[in-house]
Amino acid sequence: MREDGTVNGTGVRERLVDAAFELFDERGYEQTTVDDIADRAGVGRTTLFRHYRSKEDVIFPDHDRLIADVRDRLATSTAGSALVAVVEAVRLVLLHYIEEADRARHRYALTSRIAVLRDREIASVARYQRLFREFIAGRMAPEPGAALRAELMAAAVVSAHNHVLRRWLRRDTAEPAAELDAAMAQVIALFTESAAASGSTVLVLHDRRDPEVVAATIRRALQQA
Amino acid sequence: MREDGTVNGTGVRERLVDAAFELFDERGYEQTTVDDIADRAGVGRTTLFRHYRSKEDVIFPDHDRLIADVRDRLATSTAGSALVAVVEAVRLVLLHYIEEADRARHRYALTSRIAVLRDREIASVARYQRLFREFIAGRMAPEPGAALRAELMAAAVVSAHNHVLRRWLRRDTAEPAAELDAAMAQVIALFTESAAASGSTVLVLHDRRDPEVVAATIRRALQQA
DNA sequence: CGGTGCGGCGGTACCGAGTACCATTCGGAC
DNA sequence: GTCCGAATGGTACTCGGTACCGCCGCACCG
Repeated sequence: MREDGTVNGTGVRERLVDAAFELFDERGYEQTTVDDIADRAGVGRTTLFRHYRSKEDVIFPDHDRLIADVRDRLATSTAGSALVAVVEAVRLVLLHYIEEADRARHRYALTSRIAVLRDREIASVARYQRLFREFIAGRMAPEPGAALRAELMAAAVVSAHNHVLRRWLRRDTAEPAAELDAAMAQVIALFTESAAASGSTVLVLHDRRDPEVVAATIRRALQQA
Repeated sequence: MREDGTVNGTGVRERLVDAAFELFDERGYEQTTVDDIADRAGVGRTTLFRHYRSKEDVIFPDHDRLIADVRDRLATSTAGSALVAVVEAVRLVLLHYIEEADRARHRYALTSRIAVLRDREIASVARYQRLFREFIAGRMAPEPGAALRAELMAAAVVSAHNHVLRRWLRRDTAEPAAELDAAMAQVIALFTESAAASGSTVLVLHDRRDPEVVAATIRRALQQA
């Protein structure tokens, strides 16, 4: 029917996302209406809102699924401490972004410019932080100060993750996974009593990577500490 | 002209805020339109948007001013370390909430229930965190890992503050200022090398309170650690 | 006293996001 | 062929937010 309509093999959701990114680049976010996006995708306005809850949602598709994945990972974690479990779980988030590198960078360019989108991103991050906080608090003895400690741990993990993620998005690093490990080692050291005393800490995450890579990671962590 | 119009001595802005809180309680946030608020305040719809940028803004009036105050405090800080300067500055935020206790608790009840308002609150918090992060990073030597360290410090200060603030809003504590000091001591200890080594840290903020109160605060901090 | 500029206000019209509802179409099951 | 259901499209509506215009009161000035 339409020149770029259902004849094209790509799915409706994909076409909508493509159209949105294109138009936001061409005219800017505010100047693009929902009808514009739907038109370029070759679908009706109603269909857009069936697939995405809002105009912003077209660019932030995966947060719900991702947060569910993270929650599952936490639920099935075998890590000894809650903090380590969270550290392992947050890896999923970074890896997810890396998988869709182009989209992620494209989105980052938009969230850097447009306040509404930045706020949206921040709200999503807060959901991870809340999930982590509750998980950690749930695994701690209910002594006074435990709640604060859980809160600090969750905030540290999320901040460190975002720090590495942004560095990778800005192409300040080519080895985001290794840097994440280094950052997380720093976070864990923060909350490990003996860390500062002995000067350094080595901890092994449950991971199936090449031992050489792990070793390099540890070396970097110690250098940065 | 109107029965509750300019005859009443209270200013337009105050009446709008009162009307908004009332209506949000009576009908809920979504069910209240800006016309409803303007009507109850006895002003036109246009006037509402002249005084507040949006419907949400009617309930979040002071963030711009507060963040400016915090920025000023940081700019004129004489604290030795950047972290301590931030710790002192964040005190302003807590004190501001305490000054408008009723409004703050009312707002907290709303932000707890309504997602849009919670997201708005979170976005505001992120602005403080960003301000702190940039301040700390700006005062640190540009060695590798410094940026991450600044990020972690800012996140810790903001999280600890929010933790105490929420406890006070929920009436879980009657001495929020003392608890803030305890929490901040814990934060500073986190980032102080010798802290974990010696087992505890004592640091004195520039403050003019009764030494007895300070001593009690320290005692609590050590018990919670 | 009258003119004049100005700031605060109200009203109207408009745009665009998001919702509700209904009609259509297409494809598969029987 | 027929029926059913899922996906789609269109229309109309609500509401937040913006732009614009006209009104009124008030101070200042001749």
